[in-house]
Amino acid sequence: MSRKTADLISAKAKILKALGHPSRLFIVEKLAQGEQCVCTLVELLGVDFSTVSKHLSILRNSGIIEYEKRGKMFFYRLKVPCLLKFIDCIEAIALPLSKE
Amino acid sequence: MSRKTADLISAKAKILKALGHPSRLFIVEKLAQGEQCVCTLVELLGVDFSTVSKHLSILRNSGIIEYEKRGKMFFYRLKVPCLLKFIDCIEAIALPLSKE
DNA sequence: TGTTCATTTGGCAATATAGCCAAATATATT
DNA sequence: AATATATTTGGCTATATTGCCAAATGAACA
Repeated sequence: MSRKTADLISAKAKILKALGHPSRLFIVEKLAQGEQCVCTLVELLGVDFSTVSKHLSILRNSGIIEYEKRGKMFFYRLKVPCLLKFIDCIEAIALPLSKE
Repeated sequence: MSRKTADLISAKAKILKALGHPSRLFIVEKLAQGEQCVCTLVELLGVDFSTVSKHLSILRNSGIIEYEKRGKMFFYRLKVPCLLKFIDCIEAIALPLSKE
């Protein structure tokens, strides 16, 4: 495997890893409905502000989301619309498993 | 968030997490080309047999792959064809990032 | 300019993960 | 039945991740 191929695999794995946490996946699905401020996500997830902030930083770092500041608040949004399609595929796999 | 919704999110995250490791993603992409025996994967990855075996167990456990024994060897294959499509999406995100 | 508010960063303890070696398993073949 | 072969499992250490608290940042607004 060439260096280049290995780098690409790692980059892809990094994105999938970023999505592979319940809170982060929840955030991504929420953002799929439209942009959200950090404070809303904190409320929905019921965890500490700092925890959400770190999850957002992991998602940002993997290139999936971006944000914009307006007034005092930070609005996050999905950067990659094709994510939505594939999450349906994952759901088709996960749905039967989650019922066991 | 209802219990049911939370379970589904967790199940999906588990799948994504399983894919979120370079060796496991490599395995999945290799299997997308057709079934492979464990020994081939060991050789391609260049890590210990036991390590590959554990990666396979994680992938099996997340419902993505299955295997069949023929002769002395175990042949693994993808259980979920729709995975392929979405990996292209991930690649579209990852490609520019991996060049930085 | 000083204060306030939304968010991020640093630091910590608990827990999870990765990968190696050695030992166990299971089944094909002799 | 014994042996060989392919794979899995157990156990270990090193490293990474998670989530909280407290402190820092930085911009908006009084």
